Amino acid sequence: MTISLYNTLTRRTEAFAPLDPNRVTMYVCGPTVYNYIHIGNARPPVVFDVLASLLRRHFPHLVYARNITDVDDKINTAAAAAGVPITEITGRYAQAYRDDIAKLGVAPPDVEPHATAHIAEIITMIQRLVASGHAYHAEGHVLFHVASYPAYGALSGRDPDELIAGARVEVAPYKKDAGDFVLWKPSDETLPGWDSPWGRGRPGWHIECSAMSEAHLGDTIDIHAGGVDLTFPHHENEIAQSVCAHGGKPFARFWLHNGMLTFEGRKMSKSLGNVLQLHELLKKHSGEALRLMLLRGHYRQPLDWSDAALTQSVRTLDGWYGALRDLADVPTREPVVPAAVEAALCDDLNTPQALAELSQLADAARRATGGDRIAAKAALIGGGALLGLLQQDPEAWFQQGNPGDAIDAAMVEALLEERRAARAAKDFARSDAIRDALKALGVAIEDGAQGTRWSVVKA
RNA sequence: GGCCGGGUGGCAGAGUGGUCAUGCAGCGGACUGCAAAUCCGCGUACGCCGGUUCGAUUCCGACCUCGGCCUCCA
Repeated sequence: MTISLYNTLTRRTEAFAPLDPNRVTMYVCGPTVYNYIHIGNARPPVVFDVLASLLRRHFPHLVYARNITDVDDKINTAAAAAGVPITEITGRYAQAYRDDIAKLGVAPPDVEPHATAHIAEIITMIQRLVASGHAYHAEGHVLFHVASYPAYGALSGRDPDELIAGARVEVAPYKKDAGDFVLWKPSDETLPGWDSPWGRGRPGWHIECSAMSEAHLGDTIDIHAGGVDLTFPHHENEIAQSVCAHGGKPFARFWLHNGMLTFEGRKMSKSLGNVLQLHELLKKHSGEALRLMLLRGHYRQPLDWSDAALTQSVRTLDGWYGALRDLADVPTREPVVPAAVEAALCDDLNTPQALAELSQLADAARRATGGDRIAAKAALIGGGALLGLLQQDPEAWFQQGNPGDAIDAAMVEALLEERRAARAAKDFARSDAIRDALKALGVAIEDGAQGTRWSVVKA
């Protein structure tokens, strides 16, 4: 099955064929670790986690790199405000990032390069750019000369002349053209810095991705991905740096961009202050429901976050896990990935279609009888696996509630035993009173042929 | 202003030149002591105006409207 992907570079959906089928390379722009990420920042790791699993099924070897940006002026500001060393800030929030997205079912990338661990590579790349006339040194800064790269603007569809003229760009006196961007900037004693041919300083934002991509994946990579808001200037600048540093070799063959998360119709953004931190959401909601919420829309479309939609995600999982719970007596065979689910994902990562297929599989699983139940269960779990869903024990799903819910299972069982006795004695008033009491505690019950089962109702 | 991407049933959200998305919610029925869960059934959605076509939500054009980027941004 061919994987088709929409390539921002060509503005069309193309069949994906790697340069080297035995070593597929993918780079995703990771977080700047100066605070907890917001839920919008979690969209790329989740979406491209699905892509990574899909690619791993199709190719024997994927090298997936997702960086950590641990040198940045926002980090410096946060460290100064907290009165702690920079590394304390970056260490803390990098770990929080790993922990939090792991709860979303995101598998670690093959490589997680840190900018500060690649200063030598960054300096070397800048030296190459200076030597080849694509960058220049001025007042302690090294700047990329945009006019030296005629294809600048190709990714984002911008006219280089307008950017160079830069009517809306702040013009620093040391810039040759307003559109030139910084590769290296000087640091005073209060700021983190490294010795370089241009004095003690620190890298600009864009160069790290070019340097780390080169170091771990090579000069030309198959896929480069990130949020659509990075298309310009970040990715445009990465292309300029890498292509010019590599004698004109292409940088990334496929550029994938996820759409923005909105909150009440507006982009969720740290600068707008309308952010929902993933770390906070995870205190109230299961990571799996959050993951499903992020996959409910197509990755290139904007996705509006709302409590109502999140509740729908929980209900959907209730339905799927309900089907699996009814199959608890069936042996769990080696999961298989149903062709329909895979086909949906191969079509430019159409996760909504894949989720629709999952619903069909859940229906089929409920209706299956006899030996078909084994295959139906394997298909549902296998389809879920490709999306990073449905991998836990259904009983755990139903009984754990949301994080922070404290349900005493022993007490629930005791009440149910009492209700069982009341029902046996046809004391339905007592029986219903107990059911109401449990409901008030957030516990729903179902009387079935094999007795009564219960679940914690998730908000 | 330039460059992108949208507007689909109560809500969310795919997709397609001509019988079906799907989910959640709702309604009717079955089952149940009553519920719940489950099963069966139901609702004739594609921003507006033109054009092409035997036929357009789907293609083309205009318009209205919403959002993103334009050097902090996933």
